[in-house]
Amino acid sequence: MTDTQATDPPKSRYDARLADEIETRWQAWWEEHGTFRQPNPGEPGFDPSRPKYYCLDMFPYPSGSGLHVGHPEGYTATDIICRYKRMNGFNVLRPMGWDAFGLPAEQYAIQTGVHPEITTREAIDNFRRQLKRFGFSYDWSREFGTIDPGYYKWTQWIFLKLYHAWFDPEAEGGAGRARPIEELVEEFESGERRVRLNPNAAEYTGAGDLPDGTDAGAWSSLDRETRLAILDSYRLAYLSQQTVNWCPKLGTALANEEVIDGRSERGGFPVLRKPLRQWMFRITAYAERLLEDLGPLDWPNSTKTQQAEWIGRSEGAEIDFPLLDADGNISGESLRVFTTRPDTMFGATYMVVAPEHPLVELAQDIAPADTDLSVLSAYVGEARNKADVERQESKEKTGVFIGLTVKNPATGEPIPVWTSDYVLMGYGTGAIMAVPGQDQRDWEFAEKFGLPIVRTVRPPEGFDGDAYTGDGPAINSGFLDGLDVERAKQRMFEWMGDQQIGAKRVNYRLRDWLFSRQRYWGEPFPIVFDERGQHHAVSEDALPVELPPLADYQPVESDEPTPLLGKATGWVQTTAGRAGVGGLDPGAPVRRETNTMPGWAGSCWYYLRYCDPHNEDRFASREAESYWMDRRVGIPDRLGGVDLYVGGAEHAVLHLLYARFWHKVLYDLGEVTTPEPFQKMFHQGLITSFAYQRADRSLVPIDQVENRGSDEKPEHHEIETGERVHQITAKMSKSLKNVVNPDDVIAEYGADTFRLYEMYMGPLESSKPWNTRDIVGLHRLLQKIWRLCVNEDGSPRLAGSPRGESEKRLHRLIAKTGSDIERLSFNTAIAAIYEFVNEVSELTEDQADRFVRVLAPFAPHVGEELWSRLGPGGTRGSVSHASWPDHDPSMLVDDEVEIPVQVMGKVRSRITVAAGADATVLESAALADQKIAELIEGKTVRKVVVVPGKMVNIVAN
RNA sequence: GCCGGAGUGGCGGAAUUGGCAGACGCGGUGGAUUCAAAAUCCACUUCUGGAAACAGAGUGGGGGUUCAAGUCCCCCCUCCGGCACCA
Repeated sequence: MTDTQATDPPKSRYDARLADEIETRWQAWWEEHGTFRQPNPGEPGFDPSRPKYYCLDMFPYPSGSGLHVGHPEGYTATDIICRYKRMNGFNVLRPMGWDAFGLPAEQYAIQTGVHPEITTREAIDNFRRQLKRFGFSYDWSREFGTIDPGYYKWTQWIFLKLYHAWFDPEAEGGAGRARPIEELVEEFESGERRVRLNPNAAEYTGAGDLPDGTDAGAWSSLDRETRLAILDSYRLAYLSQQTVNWCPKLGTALANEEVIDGRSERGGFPVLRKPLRQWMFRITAYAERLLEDLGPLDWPNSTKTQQAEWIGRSEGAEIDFPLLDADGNISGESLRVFTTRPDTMFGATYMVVAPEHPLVELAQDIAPADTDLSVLSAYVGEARNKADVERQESKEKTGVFIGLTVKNPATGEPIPVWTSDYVLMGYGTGAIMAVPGQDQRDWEFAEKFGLPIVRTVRPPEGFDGDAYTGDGPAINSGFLDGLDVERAKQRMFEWMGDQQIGAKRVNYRLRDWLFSRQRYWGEPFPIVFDERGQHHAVSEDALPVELPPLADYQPVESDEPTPLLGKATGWVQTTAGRAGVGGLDPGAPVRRETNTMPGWAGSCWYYLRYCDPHNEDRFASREAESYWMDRRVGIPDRLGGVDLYVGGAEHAVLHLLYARFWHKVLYDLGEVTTPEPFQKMFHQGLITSFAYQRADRSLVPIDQVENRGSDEKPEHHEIETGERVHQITAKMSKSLKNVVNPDDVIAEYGADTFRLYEMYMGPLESSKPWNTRDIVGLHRLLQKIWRLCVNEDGSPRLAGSPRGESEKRLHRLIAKTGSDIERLSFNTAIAAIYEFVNEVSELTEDQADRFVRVLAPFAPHVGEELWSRLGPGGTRGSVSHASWPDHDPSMLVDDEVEIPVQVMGKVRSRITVAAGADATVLESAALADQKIAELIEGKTVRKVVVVPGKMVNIVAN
């Protein structure tokens, strides 16, 4: 250190050290003063006169590696909005919590031998520390984790709500609604409802015929087992033996939504299909409503489309094809198919059933004696054991004739029944009528196996493809000939009705949701089994069923599911009394359900718990829930409660669909006040990073690349080989060594700089590359702001009277940032702050006061510090509770404006006119302009287009 | 294959309703300040030609509508995301 530096007083400069000092000091102040604590209705300090704003972040999964730069992107955006809304007089609910059950913690525990509870709690502490260091204005008093027994008690409670409910499709004028299962029992008892298995339940595969009657005594005459079996077919949460996605590597079954291209979403391990007895949710009952209610939601279209496609509604017909016996006579049995093209029935030249279809089993018994069954059983066995990956690998059609024949009701001709894995058991009836003339898949199959092809729609002139799927007149179709596709369908529906062979039917691609996992780190089911294997619900007052500690959670990698909780024998084996199960003798031995709930369970309803997180009597008090989730009756088409939900697009179908489903059930049962959870959804874009690619597209870690060109014309080379590599943007990943740790950035620049940088990178919704070099620009902005408001000796730097245009510029800044925040356009709002700071030399106390209020949502720590330094003597609390400054619209318009004048669409000159100048004034001013006059001299002015306030265009030649 | 979204300077991006393309930032060049450097400040910075004034070109490519197109229409290319034998 030199002498001069030692004697000079320290200059007040905004740098990393000052940033750190300011930030940690204000964070402590906020915590101490409960600045962001938002009271609930009825609590002291609650102001009922203010409107509410519920802004939700997708809560993070607390991983051991800490916060990723992608997390604070969405959180900063919502923080700006929440701070802005508070300043605009809203009661703002801004909570944070932890999505803490799930596979990664358990996998990590297996590797390290440390209990997942310990590692998860540590990860949570680290996440909390990191999030607080960003200065996010969360109401931390509402924090919880999904692993807290006080939370998952209610997750289990909601499960029981679904277990004790059924879906009445006739309710609400046909829209359908969940109702308590006791009401179904009452209707069975009174004879009001026909006693039979749920006709919409596909899962029942039990043996023997169950009753189907309407007699008043039908229900009471049944034995207990039968009654329970019937009820189970109606429950929204039910146990079912069916073919599920089994992932041997993860040691658990997975939901359809968790399987991508035949591999597990997590880990990318192969998934097999396996018949297992699992807990399912009857989400299919809600298919129509889940689809219908997407409409009014303010969600990205891509997300709505993805959900709609996942639900996959299609309209068509179910048709029965009579099965023929060995002599070619109608046997009495029939094969039911689903088709969207009943108009093509005359072209159905064969049938195909899925390998799992019951008819395949039947065929082995009743097929004509000369049928070679060994080929059939070999094919079926192979298809069943194939992993989905293998099934999808080859699109080459395979199949076997199953030895049976049906009658095509349209042509009256016998046609063969085949089985092939291109027909899926899980969709429609698992059987199709094959119309090769109008369906490319059927065409390929027919070609391969030499089956007849009959076109029933005339293809257009010059058509040289295989199957023709477009519109056109019917041919070879008897009474349909000449009709276009739509009319032919209508005519066919009428005919099928007359013949009583089929009817209209809507089908969905959506399947019921497989909800049980064979892992340890999840919520236990509140279910026990008695000695006969019958399941019983744990009563509500015995909740939560706590996850037992386990010393050994090493999974058994096997082809058979072996739930880990099975190892907790002392917990599993209990009595009805100890488990809290009614309806059984308290001493009766029972066995607890050893499956656990999937990671999605906790995130299905966490937004509701935030409304009232410490409530021990209900998942949230009705008052708190209806206040925060209030749909604001009177606003048309508003269905959801959360005003803004921000999170990644990767949850478009999984979490967002599951949460909507639970919410709708709770709504039907009268537990919540809105039919949808999230009114407005927004996906922040992925933050990528630069990465380097060799000519063969392989990637090179970022630290093995050097720039041998200039900064302006960079030339990246791989250090080791000298090979020229190409800069691309890629996901941050450890292997590319291009991961950025937020802690490092905060240490170097401070949290305010970090926040501004991420918001300035580009539009919130776009994916953007992280570029460390750019961060300094935002740090400089804060330095400029500091210098604008603070002298080098640290005293406030204030002008006595407004300088130049500063007042006008301030009004514009207020208007621009306000509207930009409303439309989530933070990059342009920050650009406006830059412009203001670049243009303004000095502010008065009053102007600085308003400017700091505009700055505070973006850079809250600098905001607070300047607010306290520039304000009248003594502390005046937090800028977070100051009001957003007003602006005067008249200050936004200039007295004079510069208007471009074009000749033939090219700007040739500019004229300065009064702001309100009308078309005549503009036209004459433009024509009088010297440059313009020169350019049009000797030409004929054909037309002058004048847009007042914008431009003048002269058409002359 | 089908359904979304995108393509703008060396880089990130702006242009909100068809009306001045490139705001703002990064990087770069030159200058001021300094013993020197950092920091800061000022000027320039789409490309081509030109000392300059200025001229021409220009929003992935091709065509069109219009007085006027990054924006609207048609065709094509590339990239990203989703779905994928769903009858």
